[in-house]
Amino acid sequence: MTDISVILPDGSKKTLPHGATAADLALSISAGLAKAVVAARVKLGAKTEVRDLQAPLVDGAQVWLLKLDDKDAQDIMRHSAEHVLATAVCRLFPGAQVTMGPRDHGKEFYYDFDIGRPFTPEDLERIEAEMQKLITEDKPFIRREVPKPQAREEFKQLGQKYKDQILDWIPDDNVTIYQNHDFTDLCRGPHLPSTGRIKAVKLTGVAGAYWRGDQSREMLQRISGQAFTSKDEMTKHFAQLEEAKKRDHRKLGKELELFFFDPLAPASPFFLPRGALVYNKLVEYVRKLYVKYGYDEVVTPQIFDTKLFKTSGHYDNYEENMYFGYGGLSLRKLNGLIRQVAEDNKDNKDLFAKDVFGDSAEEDVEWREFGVKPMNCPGHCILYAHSLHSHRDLPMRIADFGRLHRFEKGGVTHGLARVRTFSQDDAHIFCTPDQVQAEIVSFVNLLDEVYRAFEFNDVRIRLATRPEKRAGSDADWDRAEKALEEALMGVKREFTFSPGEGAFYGPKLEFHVKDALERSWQLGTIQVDYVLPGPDRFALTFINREGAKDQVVMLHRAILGSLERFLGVYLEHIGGKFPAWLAPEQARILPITDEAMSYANELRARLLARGLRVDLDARQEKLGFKVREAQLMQVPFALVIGNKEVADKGVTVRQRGGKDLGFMAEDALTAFIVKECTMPG
RNA sequence: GCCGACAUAGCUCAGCCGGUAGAGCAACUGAUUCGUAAUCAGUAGGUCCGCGGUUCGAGUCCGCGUGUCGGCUCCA
Repeated sequence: MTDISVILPDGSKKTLPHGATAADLALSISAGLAKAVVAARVKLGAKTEVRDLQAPLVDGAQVWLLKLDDKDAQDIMRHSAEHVLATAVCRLFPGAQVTMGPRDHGKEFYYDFDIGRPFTPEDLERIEAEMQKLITEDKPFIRREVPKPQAREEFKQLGQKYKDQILDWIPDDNVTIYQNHDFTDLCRGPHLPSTGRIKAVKLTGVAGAYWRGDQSREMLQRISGQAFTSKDEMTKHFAQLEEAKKRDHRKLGKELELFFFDPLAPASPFFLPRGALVYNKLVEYVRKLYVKYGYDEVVTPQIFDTKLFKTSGHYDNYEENMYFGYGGLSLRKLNGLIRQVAEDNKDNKDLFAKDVFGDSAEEDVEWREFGVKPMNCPGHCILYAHSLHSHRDLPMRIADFGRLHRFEKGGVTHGLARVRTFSQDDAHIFCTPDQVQAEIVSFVNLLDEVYRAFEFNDVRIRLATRPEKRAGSDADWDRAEKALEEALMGVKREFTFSPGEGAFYGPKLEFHVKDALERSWQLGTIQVDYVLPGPDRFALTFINREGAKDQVVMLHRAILGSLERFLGVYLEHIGGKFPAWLAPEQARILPITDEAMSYANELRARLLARGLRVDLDARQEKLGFKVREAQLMQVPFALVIGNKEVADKGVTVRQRGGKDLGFMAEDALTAFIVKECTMPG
């Protein structure tokens, strides 16, 4: 047998006996390294992959030995933790069916099981304790490569029925199997050398999850958890999580008296005066942009004859998410009518062979069915069709803060982020096909400006392309997708593709931002639509240069998206500390004694006259108490007035967070605060 | 919509094996005139989410409903 030689990261070569593994390599360098290394990244030719330490090395390969500080190594650790989890579950629940964990690991690992019943929190504790035991036992992960039929037979012997299905999707003739303790699993690997390399694990939750993510299949039980390279890291992580929970917008909304929910209007926020103030300031900000970017605002109806939604396609495609009603017809009355019909027709056996209220009902004014709008677009199509449009008038950009209602299914709502009633900074741009590109570029610039103003630095852009089920010609789609892509390239923004995730009428750009708990939410969007204005829907046209009618193109777009969702995500982003221009209360005057009260009142009146939102804390409390409350409400400026300030006609300014800005005479103060509270843009 | 958990004073939460409900903060009243994150004392406050069941007796156990939370699915 000839020796092999591998290249180390520093470029040096190392010669090893044939068949040597990465573990051998590590050992040949130092015993300490061998102890710390958990996996190897191997590059051979153009191909780089992460492998087990026990995998034999190949001559000429470049090798990096990975310790747990490496991101790939941590991924492997999480993956191994999944196997330990499954081992524990199989031990504690004989007969448990194991399925699989995630394809790509985030910070968490999870594994889906079927034990014929849900796991209880007590089960979870027992499983975690068992995992701890398995880790302490420090047993190796052993890799085997076997032909597929043999693997099938093995899992059959083990009574694992899901593995059979998983084997069906694997195209290769050979598959790999990993074993640790008495647990065997089909797995592509790689794994840590042994279970003891996992330094700390914590199970974080149990929840239902569908087999293969398909609602029509079995409901499995998903156990999720996290693995750490040290106990310290784990402690730190959960401390951070606690911090993040403090920034939960639902909690902040309550504490800062911004909004609340009531069971009589499920998932529909009530905005209190402070919340409404912020909400309206956001609208005001967007309105200012509309002037700059050439939008006209319109106000359109809330409720439409459902004929509109039949034309737009919502009646067929969005019915489940809509609210419907009839003028003056309550459920109580309807029940009475049904009883009446049944009474009148008690001898008519064929009654229910047709609709109870007959075909004519739909045409009868008394029976007109209405739908509450879930989107503004159908209404805007009516508005566009209301008058004739010349190519000279395009693009026509119409904005609408109309309130939308969507009947979201129970279990999907989430604070302000997913509600049943909301309004968007929504607009539709009607333009000629030639104008699409420029409109998209302009919009992306607009978004850039806005997200920068709100200091969202981590906005992820996704380009959702044509879905399988779609309307419109391929040529239209080519053009629309290209327009979106080129616009992004033009403004040099990074983005990822979401293949097949576009709307049925057109591709879209989605702008996503993460909340405090790392959940991603879509805010802005722009969509290119050739369908709604098309001949089968609203047939919207403009008069071209030749005097003939051409079909117009419709762009759907929103900047902040739903104002409710934006406010929720933004609240978490800033931890409740609104910039002064948005703060519901910009300054609070804190008189120390009653003697300071009359000057405090005068000052407040003068600041209010300058359009500032200033309150006066006239309660008979100590200064420390008032400062504390102003701070808890995140008021940007506390203006302290004692006898000294009364005499000198000014205030001592305390900035939110505790910074002392010292004494300011009234004129200087007014100039300072007015400047601090100026809306951007 | 699916799986699980939870629902007690305005808020945050305790309430054991089923025996007639409690704290802190807030509110109210009074005293205190105070210099940068909580002054003191007193008073009042409850459909224990709703409906039904088991029981001599239910905040507590069971069923159904509603809402919320964590996931899944969905999100034109």
